Amino acid sequence: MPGGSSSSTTTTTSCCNSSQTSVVWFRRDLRVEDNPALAAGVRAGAVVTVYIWAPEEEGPFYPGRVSRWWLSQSLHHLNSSLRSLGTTLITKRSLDTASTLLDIVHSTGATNLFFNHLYDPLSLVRDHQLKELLTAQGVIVRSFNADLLYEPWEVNDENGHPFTTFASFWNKCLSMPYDPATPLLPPKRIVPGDISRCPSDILVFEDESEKGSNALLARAWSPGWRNADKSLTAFINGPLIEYSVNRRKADGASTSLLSPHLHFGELSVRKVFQLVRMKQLVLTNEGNKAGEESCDLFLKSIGLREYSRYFSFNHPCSHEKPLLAHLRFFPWVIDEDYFKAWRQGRTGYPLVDAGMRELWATGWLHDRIRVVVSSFFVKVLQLPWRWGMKYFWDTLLDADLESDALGWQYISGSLPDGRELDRIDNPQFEGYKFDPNGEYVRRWLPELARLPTQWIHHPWDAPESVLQAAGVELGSNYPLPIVEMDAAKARLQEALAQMWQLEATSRAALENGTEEGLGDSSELPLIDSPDEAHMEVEQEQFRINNSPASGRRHQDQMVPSMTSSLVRVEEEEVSAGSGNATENRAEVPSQTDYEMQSQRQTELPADQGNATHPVRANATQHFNAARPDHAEHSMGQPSASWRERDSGVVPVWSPPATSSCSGIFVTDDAGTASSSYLDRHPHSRQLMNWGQLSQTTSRSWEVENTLQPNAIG
DNA sequence: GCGAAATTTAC
DNA sequence: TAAATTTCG
Repeated sequence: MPGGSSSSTTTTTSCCNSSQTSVVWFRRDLRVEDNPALAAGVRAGAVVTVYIWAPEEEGPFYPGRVSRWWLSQSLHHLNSSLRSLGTTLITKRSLDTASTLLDIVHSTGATNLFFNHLYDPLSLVRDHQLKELLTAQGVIVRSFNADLLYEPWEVNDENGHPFTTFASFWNKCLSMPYDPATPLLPPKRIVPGDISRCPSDILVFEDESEKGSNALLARAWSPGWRNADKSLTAFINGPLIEYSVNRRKADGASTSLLSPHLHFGELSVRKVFQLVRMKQLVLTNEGNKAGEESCDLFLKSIGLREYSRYFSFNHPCSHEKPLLAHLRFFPWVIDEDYFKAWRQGRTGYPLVDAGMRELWATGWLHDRIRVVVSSFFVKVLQLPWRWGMKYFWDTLLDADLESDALGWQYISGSLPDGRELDRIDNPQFEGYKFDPNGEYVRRWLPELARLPTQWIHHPWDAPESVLQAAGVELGSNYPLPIVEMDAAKARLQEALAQMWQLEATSRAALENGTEEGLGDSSELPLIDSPDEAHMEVEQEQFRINNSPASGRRHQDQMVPSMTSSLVRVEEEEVSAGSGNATENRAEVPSQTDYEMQSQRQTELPADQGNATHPVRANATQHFNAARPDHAEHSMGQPSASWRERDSGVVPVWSPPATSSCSGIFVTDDAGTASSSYLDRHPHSRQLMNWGQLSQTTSRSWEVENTLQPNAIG
């Protein structure tokens, strides 16, 4: 092996002298294969690999039990890989990632910090600030794309604007003029840096009460990048070929089950993409039409993941705010009993209940069933979608902020190409679609196991004799429907009418000039279709953003914020000569530098900034404008989390200091607009006034659900 | 080969 | 739900 390693160092011509030590900071890129940050560290000389556990920085998105279990396993796995390559993963418990990194850099004598990009709202902000800070301290900071086929800023329409619908986005990805970067091989050997003065902390990811449940997870899942790789190969050689036929079945057998691996970056999407494409070529040559189509469909689901990052990057508050402005006026039903019934799988709709019980028992749900249960949550129960999103976050093994935000916005009618707001799905019909023989329901709802298929998805219609024979006593051992579908439809219509009315009132208030310096609102297009409504969001924010100098509006919009990270990239490109394509791609988005932005806008010529910087003005604009403007934000809960009141558990969304949308955005305009609106419509406070609800940790799910039959194994 | 009916599928 | 596509007579 020494021969191999020396050749790998000599073939890689490097700008950097080989005595340098680099800190490689692992996050959600827990693999040694196709890991550009690690590769850069190896190329530069000695490497210190580090993982920092700072969950407090995640604000309300402290990882749930199953997620933490996966993480701990995956880190263990990564560490053994790194050990076999010659180094050890340093683990640190931290309350402040930036200062911990700085400590590590100092105690190891490192000169470089390398890491891979993340695109969730919290990381965008944190990484940017951290980069500024460490750079100011003289550390050379570089970051890379390890998570996506293309960086969000690479994919634009013919006018250079980001896409706002998935199909157009994905078509563009598939027809880019250049291919995604070729996956990098794992390093053959890692020269360890000096870590003698940089001890690891022991990271604790589970407490005693969680150990039992976690032990069950290990029976079904094998975290870690090598296992991920095996799963990928197994999938490509097996279920992938039948994917187009089987993907609609409610049980997971036909899906790839790769999402947790992908979430933690154990698997490179670029490798997935490459291998699937190669398989597709083979299938095409064999004339296997269905197999070829299967590959397209599977890649499309990879595309959705890709799109979720794109969406998060361009709309960084998507985890907190509906993209379409009118959704803010939807009168959500604040009902903790509904919420509890949904969580426990006791809604009286078998498909929904089966899904919720599977989710609880295994941390897993088929994509279709996720749509069913979340659609039921939003349209039938009319609970606030962010409650559901938070519950998914706490319970899904592959909980992923970007994907979940996209999914819930899609379900709640918040996307231009999402489901229509007024469309209500009937779980009974969907049951026969996704689980035609009722096997899925019977597996997760043993109390209905003996019910004939004819009635399995609508037991309330079954004759008494049938129910008796099946041992089902509705309202006793299985609930009656929590809401009748007809009632749900009627209530949804009412709610929508109310929403549009409130929206119109609010608009009128805005147009009456209660806001100073908002410019001419007559320029705004009216909201009719979702598409136009979507445009309205952007227009309005744009308008608010640039209100002080409306004459320079267009120019401002096109000017990105200039940051030192950009300057560094350019310098490096010059000094590095012809580096590889991956490295020369744009750096982490720097539009997160909100406070400085207005100053910088005035300092920087528009065309220059636009030409050199990947960040789209659109993103900047959303970062700036999508600031808190609701009652929930003014309720002043210092840290958003879960609160407990009486027996119910309900999420609270007043953002904590670390929240991307509260700490960073300058407060003015938008907030005033809606508080004045709320003054005039006090009853509408109930829309989002979740500050009244009480708080607890997500562990309360564990308590409440211990009563359920545990169906795993 | 044509129009009607059935089926599919949304991110 | 509704548009698009496929199947059927």
